[in-house]
Amino acid sequence: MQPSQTAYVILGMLSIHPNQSGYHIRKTIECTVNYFWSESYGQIYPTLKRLAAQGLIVACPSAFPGARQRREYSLTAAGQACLQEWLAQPYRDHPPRDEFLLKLFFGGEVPPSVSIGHIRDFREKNRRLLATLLELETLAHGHNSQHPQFQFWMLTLSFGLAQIRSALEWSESALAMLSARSD
Amino acid sequence: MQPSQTAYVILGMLSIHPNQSGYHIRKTIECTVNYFWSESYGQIYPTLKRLAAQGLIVACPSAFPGARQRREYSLTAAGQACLQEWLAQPYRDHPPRDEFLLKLFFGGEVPPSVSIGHIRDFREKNRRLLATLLELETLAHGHNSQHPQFQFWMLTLSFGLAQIRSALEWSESALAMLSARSD
DNA sequence: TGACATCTGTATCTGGCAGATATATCTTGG
DNA sequence: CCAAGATATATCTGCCAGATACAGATGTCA
Repeated sequence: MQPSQTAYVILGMLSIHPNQSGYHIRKTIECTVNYFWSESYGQIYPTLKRLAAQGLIVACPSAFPGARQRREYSLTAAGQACLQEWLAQPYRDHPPRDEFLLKLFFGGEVPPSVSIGHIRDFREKNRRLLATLLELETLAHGHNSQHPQFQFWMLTLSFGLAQIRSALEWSESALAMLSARSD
Repeated sequence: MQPSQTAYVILGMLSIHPNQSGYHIRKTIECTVNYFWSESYGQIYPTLKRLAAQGLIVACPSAFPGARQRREYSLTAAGQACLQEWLAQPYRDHPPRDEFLLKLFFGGEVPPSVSIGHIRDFREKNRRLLATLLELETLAHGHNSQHPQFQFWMLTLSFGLAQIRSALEWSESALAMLSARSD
């Protein structure tokens, strides 16, 4: 039985920061790759147990004896090898399900104002996401620019920024088109 | 129990083309919204039964008596109302899981050539997708430009095209950056 | 005519996964 | 000193993709 996608994110995150608990791993995911990846506790905890059973990670007892119950995990050599093997394999992409585009596609079934509302909503969400990513960019430059993975983080970030800016431009033209039609 | 996302795509597709079988619905999805939505038979067939049981669609006996076993479905008034109600509600977006970006994010764990390979692969896939969408655009203009939903199909298509072009531009700059580093 | 492939069509099963929920402890601020 | 929020682990439900199975229809090449 080979690891799930969740397993590889966990291995990857532990390769960057060792000694993370399940809770901590999720937080790390949230504030780094959240714009293209997310994980739920319902996936993380069972996967941590399985990875530990397979010897790809080890649970270290908490460094602070008085601290609350917590299991901190780190990569083993086997875990790192497993991660690297996965990284070298071609990625699989399946088209994401985009509910926004789907509702827009069926826009002829409802008054134009409905679709206009969705696009405004979309534009607003993208503006907020743009602000978040720009903030993330600033933070990353300040804290992590020495980290060996830094250039790769910047690559994914610049991809996100490009997609968002393209989405924002499209929003404007789409709104212009629908507004002209509904006059 | 409220309908799943699959249910709404089915309702929407039946609102465009009535009298479709489960097989036909999937084909329609494949050659129209495939770049942002997909469905599997494992979802479609059970959902069709449930929608029929709820009275949102009806199974018509096949128009051709001698034809092979097939159930063709059409929207009921309740089904159309259900679709319209869903369309009017705000869309929910959850960030897609993008395995390509994830592998790129962890690129520091493997030689640069691995990431360069992934980006070339990504560029190639986007080029092919661009060609497919341009072809779709031509076909749509020829066949369906009179259809009332046409402008909405063009909106989703132009969004896809914008995203792909932005992705292709990013690919070039990313390859340039990584190549410069690995020299 | 016969063999083989491909398309049409319906159906089920497994396991990945999100989101909700439950529970308990620690920390911080009012 | 108490309430709210953060930390931390765990489980359950139901959606969903992908694989697999089965079978009738159609086409095609020899």
